[in-house]
Amino acid sequence: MSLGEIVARRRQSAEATRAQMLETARGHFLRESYENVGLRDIARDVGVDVALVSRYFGSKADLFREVLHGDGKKAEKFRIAVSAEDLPAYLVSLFQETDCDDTRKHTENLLIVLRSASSPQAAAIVHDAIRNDVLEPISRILGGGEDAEMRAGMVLSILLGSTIVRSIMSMQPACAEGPPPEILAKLHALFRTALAELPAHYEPRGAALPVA
Amino acid sequence: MSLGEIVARRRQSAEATRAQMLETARGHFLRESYENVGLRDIARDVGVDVALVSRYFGSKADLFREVLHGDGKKAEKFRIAVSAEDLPAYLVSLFQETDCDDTRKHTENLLIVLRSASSPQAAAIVHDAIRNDVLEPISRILGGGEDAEMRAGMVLSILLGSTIVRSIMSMQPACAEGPPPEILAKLHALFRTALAELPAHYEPRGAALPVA
DNA sequence: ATGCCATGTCAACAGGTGTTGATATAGAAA
DNA sequence: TTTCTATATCAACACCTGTTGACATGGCAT
Repeated sequence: MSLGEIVARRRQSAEATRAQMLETARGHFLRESYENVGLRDIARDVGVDVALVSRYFGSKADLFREVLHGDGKKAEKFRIAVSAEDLPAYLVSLFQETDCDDTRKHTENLLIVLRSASSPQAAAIVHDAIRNDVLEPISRILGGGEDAEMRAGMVLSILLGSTIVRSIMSMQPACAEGPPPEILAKLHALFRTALAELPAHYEPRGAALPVA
Repeated sequence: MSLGEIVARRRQSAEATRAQMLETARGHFLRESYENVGLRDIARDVGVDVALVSRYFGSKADLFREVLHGDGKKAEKFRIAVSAEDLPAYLVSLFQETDCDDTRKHTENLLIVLRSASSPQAAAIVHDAIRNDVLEPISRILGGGEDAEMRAGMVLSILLGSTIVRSIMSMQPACAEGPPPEILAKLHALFRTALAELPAHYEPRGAALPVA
């Protein structure tokens, strides 16, 4: 179909092609890290010259930023609107297939951010996105404070880690339509643990044995 | 000191320079993803021409493989030698600064693998490394079986996620000498949850509210 | 039909990458 | 000292990247 679009490409509104580019770019950043997504790849998929991408978005970084944040006028702040009590269930729901566009987009953004987390060129953008869209909202739900920030960080860890293991390495077999219920249950338990109040003190039960 | 090495560079045994390159490369792959580490960067730090790196290691992929797996003759299999009961404590210990070279190397390998997890050129190598060095050992300790594999995957998720949040985004402030005890306690709890037997069934407590 | 402007193409740039073959040179062996 | 080999350098390769300015061209307004 993208091939069909290439062949059938005619003049159309600039806004339409721009939107097409944005969506295509989104798909690419979803699967490859920042530096591994080439403007030429995007252009080819849309059926357009490379130069047009640079022309419409200014720079690659700007394109990436717009993929994540939206245009700016839309101001897509993913405000999580759940109580602290419902938070674990909400977080688990991020892993389930959904027909809700907002939720899916939220999950996708997480994956995009993750994929480019160690890209020096995209580091600043990614850093901000995580802080604003994940860490702060969760921390606020938890009531703020240093402790809340730490627990939010733990949630983020599980979120990122699971997404890596699930998608970057495609290790859970046959989870085309979302993870099986055992995994969802595990995730729920993990989120509850991460969000729980701190235990008194850490005392390692067994001695930490070195590797052999 | 690396500058000093550059200036003072004299002829020395090939094995020594090779080892120096390997260590320098390790340091780079520890901080940047596969494609963002340039052979020229490594060569410059060692105080040597780029060509020598290619000459000694064959290709960049081979160099990366050797950084992870060792030479092959050394066969650095990180066999975890703890009981299932001590596993959480052991996993937590990976996050603490240690004087044990093996343990630290294990942690470093994890970070390296993580950094290049979404690099298409390194994907195969990374995939194998995780499977052999993390997933399989843990799964075996847990007694094997599909369930064990899933729980091992959860542990991996926490491991990767925490390492990301801790190091790629340097979000826990002032943790130069390992994370504070609260975080260690949290991690311990998380690992115990991840490793625990499955609960009966997943029933979300609260409805999964969409974002606003 | 005639301009004209939005839409898109083309060619080239400057900079970067890993890799290779020919070449230099230091230091040990003769 | 001369010879020779391990060690390292040099120059260049072919390829890829994002970005830019000049150019083409379809379609609408006049």
